[in-house]
Amino acid sequence: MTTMKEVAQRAGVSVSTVSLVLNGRDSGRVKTEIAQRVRDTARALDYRPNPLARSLRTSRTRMLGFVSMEVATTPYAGGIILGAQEAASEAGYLLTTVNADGKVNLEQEAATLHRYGVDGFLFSTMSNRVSDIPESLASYPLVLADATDAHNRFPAIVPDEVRIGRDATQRLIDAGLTRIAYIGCTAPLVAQGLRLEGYRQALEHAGIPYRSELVCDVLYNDEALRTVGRLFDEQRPDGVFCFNDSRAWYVYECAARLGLTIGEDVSVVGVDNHPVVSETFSPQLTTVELPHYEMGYWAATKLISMLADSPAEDVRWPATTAPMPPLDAPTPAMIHCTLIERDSVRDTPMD
Amino acid sequence: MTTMKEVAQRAGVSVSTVSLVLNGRDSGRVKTEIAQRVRDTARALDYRPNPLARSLRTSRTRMLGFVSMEVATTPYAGGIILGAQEAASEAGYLLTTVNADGKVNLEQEAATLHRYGVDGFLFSTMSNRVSDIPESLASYPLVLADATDAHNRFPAIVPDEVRIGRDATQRLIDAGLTRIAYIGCTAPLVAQGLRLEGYRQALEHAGIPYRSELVCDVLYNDEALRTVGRLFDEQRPDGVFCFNDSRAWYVYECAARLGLTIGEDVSVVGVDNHPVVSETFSPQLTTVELPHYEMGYWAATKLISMLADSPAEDVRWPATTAPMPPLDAPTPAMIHCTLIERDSVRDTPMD
DNA sequence: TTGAAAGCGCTAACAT
DNA sequence: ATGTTAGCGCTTTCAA
Repeated sequence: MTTMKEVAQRAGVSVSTVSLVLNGRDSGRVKTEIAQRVRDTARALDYRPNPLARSLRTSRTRMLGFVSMEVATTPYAGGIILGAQEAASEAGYLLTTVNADGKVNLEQEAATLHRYGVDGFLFSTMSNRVSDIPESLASYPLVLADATDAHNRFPAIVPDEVRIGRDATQRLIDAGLTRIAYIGCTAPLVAQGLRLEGYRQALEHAGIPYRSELVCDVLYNDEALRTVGRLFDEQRPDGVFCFNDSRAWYVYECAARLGLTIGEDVSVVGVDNHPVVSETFSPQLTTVELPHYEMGYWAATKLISMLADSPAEDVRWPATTAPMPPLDAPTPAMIHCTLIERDSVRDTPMD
Repeated sequence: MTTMKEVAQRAGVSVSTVSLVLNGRDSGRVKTEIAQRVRDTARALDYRPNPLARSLRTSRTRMLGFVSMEVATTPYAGGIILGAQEAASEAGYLLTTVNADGKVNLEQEAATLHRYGVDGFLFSTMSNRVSDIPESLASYPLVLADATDAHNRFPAIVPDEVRIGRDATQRLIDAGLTRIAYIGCTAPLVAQGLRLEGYRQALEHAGIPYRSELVCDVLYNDEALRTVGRLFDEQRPDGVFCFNDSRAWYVYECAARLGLTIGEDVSVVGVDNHPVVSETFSPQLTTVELPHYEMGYWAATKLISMLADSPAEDVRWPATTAPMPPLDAPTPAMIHCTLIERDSVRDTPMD
């Protein structure tokens, strides 16, 4: 590991000059020629600053803490972490992830990260739950990823659920189907109501009347299977939009029992909440993926911009500037998430 | 943030004394009375050492790097990370995870962690693949989690696949079934052959002849479905051990088509490779979980013990000391993994 | 325009 | 048994 001192010696200048140059603070303070020589020798020696030493001095670590509540256990977490990871990496930040499986634990982990001097925190629940943000994080720069603050005190990146519901339904409409069912979820999730709203919007736009008989909310097990079975027997839908692929499975089971072929007799679109591997369902099930990666990416990007001395003004945060596109626009990639700024709270009540 | 200096002043001693005491190097060097006073004031002031400053001096950071190849995208990763996280946390280490989606990227990320001064690395692939360990990691203390080194140069924690296969099959045998099928995987995974071996062992022990007609390996999609369907039609198994729950799904589909009820007409045990949420399958499918958490936990524990000045000798590494239990022993929790030491290579050829 | 020097919080060799 | 001191590698006044 080459140090600054070595670079200085080799370049025949003092360490302070090297520091100045290598941090880009040399304009009008160091002769251009010398500055160049410093840069050259630094490159020649493959000099890399020691982040620890720098942090000790500046008390800024370029480390980010990713705190998740039980989220690491769940399949979804990976994508969020990965996205955050990538954004951090691009900006020269290091992401350290900790999982908290309880309030006490969270305080501890946060304290540890605090001692290591992280510059800010990302916080993530599972499936965008509304939750009280732990006090131990509240005093830091903080951005939520796939989580909603009950008091809306922090910026958050969440899936654009209405649009997800709209686009999923639109796919079935585009396939020429008319008896489109919605299998929702009885659990109190932010997504449930919003996806249903998207479903209604898409139907309305297509001139298909909304019929409550085609909609049901289920939880799991036999009861879920029976409910879906009844809907199938009575309504014979030709398309189904499922809250997630867990629900999609009940549809599969019912279809198999009735001798219906998925993709021919009935088409299914599910939101990829619990990633059943594509190798299993692949050709039959159309999946709308939740933008986990993107949420992580944008959340980290937002956090980093907050930490910067000069906040980036030219960033086009997802969906804050772009108006919702018209319903008949093509919906190819299906990756939507939204930045919720703290001040916008009154405009967007959440479920 | 209280510093050592403040503690020293308040206790009326010098910083070196404080350092000595607080690092437990005071036996026979500092008067017991003074040592106690130091400890008291430290507690009173809620003093926490600054890890950065310490690291700058000692060049040991108590940070671990968790490097995974594309693993963060996959559902399995979470558990491994979580386990590693917890072990690290318990030992006062910080885990920083990076995902590498390519060789170049890996070099970069490793270099970053290197500059931050991590003490060692954990490396994880997905589904215990045999792979060449990147050179950029090879020069560090390194432990593999759910990964196998082609040249067996590093300690690794991997699932005990034979036992997993044995136990899964045993469950079906215990349920009184005799026509037990194995739905394997054609992909070249370490697990495939070993789980099949476990299946054979369990059958043999129960006095049930192994019949190749009851065994098939499938990949995915229609062909997989057809193959499993044929096996069902021709053999009418009363129990099925599935390589993973992805394969289990084909069994479900076939059973539904034949009007068979899972759990009554045919029992299924699947290995939980791709965690389909339990809320979907819960009562019908018996799942053998892969010990992701445990692998992470033990891998980190192993790494930390390697880093310690005095390696822990009293640790009972999973399965290295314990002999494989007899086949008729109860198999409750089904959590098996193994530590492979570098030297044991010749004893345990893989695949 | 450059360099010397102080100091971030800690550890450890050396004095006392 | 305790204190003094010299750094770890870097940033940042302040002098020159």
